[in-house]
Amino acid sequence: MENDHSNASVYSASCPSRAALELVSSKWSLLIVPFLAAGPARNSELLRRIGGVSQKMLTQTLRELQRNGLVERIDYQTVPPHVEYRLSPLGHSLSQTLAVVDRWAETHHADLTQAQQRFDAADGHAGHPGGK
Amino acid sequence: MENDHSNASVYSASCPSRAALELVSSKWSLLIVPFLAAGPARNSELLRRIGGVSQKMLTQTLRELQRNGLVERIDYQTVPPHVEYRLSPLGHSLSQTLAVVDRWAETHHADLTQAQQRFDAADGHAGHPGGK
DNA sequence: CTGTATCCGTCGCGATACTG
DNA sequence: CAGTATCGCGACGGATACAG
Repeated sequence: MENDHSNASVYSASCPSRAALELVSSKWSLLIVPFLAAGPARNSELLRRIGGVSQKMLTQTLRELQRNGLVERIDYQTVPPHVEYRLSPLGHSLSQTLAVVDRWAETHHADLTQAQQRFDAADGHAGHPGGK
Repeated sequence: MENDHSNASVYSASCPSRAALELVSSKWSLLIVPFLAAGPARNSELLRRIGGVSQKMLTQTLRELQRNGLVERIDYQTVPPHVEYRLSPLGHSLSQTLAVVDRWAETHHADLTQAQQRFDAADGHAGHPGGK
């Protein structure tokens, strides 16, 4: 049965796991989900702590995460408004995975930068010369 | 010193680790790098095995990975051409991390789909009704 | 404070054609 | 086989203004 995705593979373009992968690995999910692992947070706090995110992208990403059952939105129905976002159990399992990716980037970014410099220096005629 | 990134944080938009994170978590890197963990592969094989990738994106991603020291390109200088791509040691360390993300997606994609259906059903007036 | 709506430029990326 | 070059559209996402 071609619709049995019990043996899902991200290498198949049509497999639903591919869509899941893209949601989960989107630029802001990669930061928001691990951040929420430390505890619930409000919109304004996320806006401040997730460097570079715009209100639009923050809301858009949170909505998508909520829609997929990774984040829960708690509205305290007060005025002024007070809304909190927190990870669901599924979200927590994901955050552990994504946090590893974040830490890999933080640990090895210097290696990448070094490699870039060597690569760009090796052929000054082609590719992306860092400088103008 | 504000240029000391020894305590790198992806949460800072200006930290180099952010750029590293985005390279490493790009749509095709997430598939190519773990795929290469199984062994070196040729251009045509990657094109066949990585579902949905175009020649353009494949080359572009491989170049960027090579530039950052994650992938090595071996040209056998034969005719017809024979080129292999393989992971560097740094690339291998990354592949282990990314493979976990891939497997998370494969394992939990059904949960996400279920959550979507519940979410979309819960408010038929707003949001993204799946069907047109 | 927590969003939503609209405008609009950038560029990611597929399609296609050509090369060694 | 393994790419490169070019065109063109569609979306991604920032800026701004408005709302409960």
